[in-house]
Amino acid sequence: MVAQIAQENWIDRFMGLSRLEPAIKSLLVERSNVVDMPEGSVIFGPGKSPENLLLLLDGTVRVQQISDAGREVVLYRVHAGESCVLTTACLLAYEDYSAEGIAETPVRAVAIPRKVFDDLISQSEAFRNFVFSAYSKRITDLFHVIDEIAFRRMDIRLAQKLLELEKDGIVKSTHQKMAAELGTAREVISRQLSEFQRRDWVVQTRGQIELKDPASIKKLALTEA
Amino acid sequence: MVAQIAQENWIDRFMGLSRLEPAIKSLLVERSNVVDMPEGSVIFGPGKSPENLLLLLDGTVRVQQISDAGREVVLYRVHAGESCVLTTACLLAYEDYSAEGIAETPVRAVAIPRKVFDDLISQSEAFRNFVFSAYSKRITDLFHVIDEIAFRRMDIRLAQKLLELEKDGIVKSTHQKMAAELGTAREVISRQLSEFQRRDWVVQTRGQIELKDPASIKKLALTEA
DNA sequence: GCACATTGTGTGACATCGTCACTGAAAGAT
DNA sequence: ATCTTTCAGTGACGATGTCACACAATGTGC
Repeated sequence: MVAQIAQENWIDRFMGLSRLEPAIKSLLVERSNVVDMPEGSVIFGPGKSPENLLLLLDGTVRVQQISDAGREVVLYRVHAGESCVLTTACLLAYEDYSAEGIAETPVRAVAIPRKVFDDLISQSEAFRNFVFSAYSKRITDLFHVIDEIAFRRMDIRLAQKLLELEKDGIVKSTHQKMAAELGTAREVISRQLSEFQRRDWVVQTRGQIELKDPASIKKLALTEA
Repeated sequence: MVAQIAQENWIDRFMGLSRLEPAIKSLLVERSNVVDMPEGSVIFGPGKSPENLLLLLDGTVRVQQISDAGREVVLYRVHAGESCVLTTACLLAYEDYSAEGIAETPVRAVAIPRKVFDDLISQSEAFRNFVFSAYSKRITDLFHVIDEIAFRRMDIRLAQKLLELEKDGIVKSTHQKMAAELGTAREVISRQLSEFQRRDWVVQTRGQIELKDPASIKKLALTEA
């Protein structure tokens, strides 16, 4: 699990950590491990509370809520250069979440053990700022999700999501997964995508959506009301 | 602003703070202030970032999101014995929220200045646990809100809200405010309440809803699907 | 009292979204 | 090639959101 990159100076990849006091930096590097996890790994989940704070070097982690009724909503993603701070709350405290984190790609991350995290928080003001800033961003994200689900029209949100998930003009996802992204039902996605296809904005094939007219999609995505 | 209760041992009102190291306890008591705020005060909001971490002794604070379109959603409430930790993220970090906190009742709270908060976090493991536990709870709340908005039926959610806000069988609130509680439109609330009234579950008067048959309301509120 | 503005509520028509019950197509498994 | 599993399409319908109103209740100024 311990990769050779460990000696490298990965700290600079994290905005906010570069300001750490030199002694803290070396403590952090010495007492953390760089780990690799394959795509699809469950990083944390109900009954599987994380033992480490993760700082992502490569890949993305999808954090999603699992509803009672078996439905899912994607809450947010952690990208390279970001940390999975919400796990710390889970890590140090309280009940377990009904949320889980899944590696969407192969993931390389710095794992900071619980004890080291506690020491760092205790000793470094810069580290505290890093952690609380990250919290702040995540919470703002959650507020945003609530707003979108409550008030935004589906077609606009779908357009946004397509642009967000697109890679070289292709979105690799099933209708079911897109529905989870937006907290809605599969049929709703199917209908909206059919409409987009009718307008020649996209071409659908099984498990994949090709964006043919990103300009129009973007125009819809930017609609105010 | 400084009330005489300051000398009192308010610490024991907070589960999690009683475990604080004695030295930390006295530091906390000495360097924080007990403040009173009238009903309706804006505790924090866009462009008004809080300078203190608040621990509520009495009253409740409503935290709500203000949407672009002028619509509101109530995110959660802070009750006596709880802390308004999410403000710390705001307090130490990042951009400002689009959320605001409003005193729903006259509020008495312990205000811990930013610097003291930082010192406490640094010096006391028990305090760290307190803070991160509180975070954990709030975040779980937010996850719950997302779930409710995305998947629960309106009548069930309204029934739950009525029971939550009821006091002596009366809910003092307009349809508009109930709509904000549930992240929906006023008309939807009006219609649902009309239906409840038709069933003799409630009696409506201007700005007030009287629960006539709480048992039936509760039964609906507990509906699974 | 009355005229008036403000705020809260009721309602019909219609668009959008969610749910249910299906059908059939596409890809992988044997 | 046949079977199985996963994905996608669809019509019907109920629930919810939006719009455009009308009207009722309260407060204000006179």
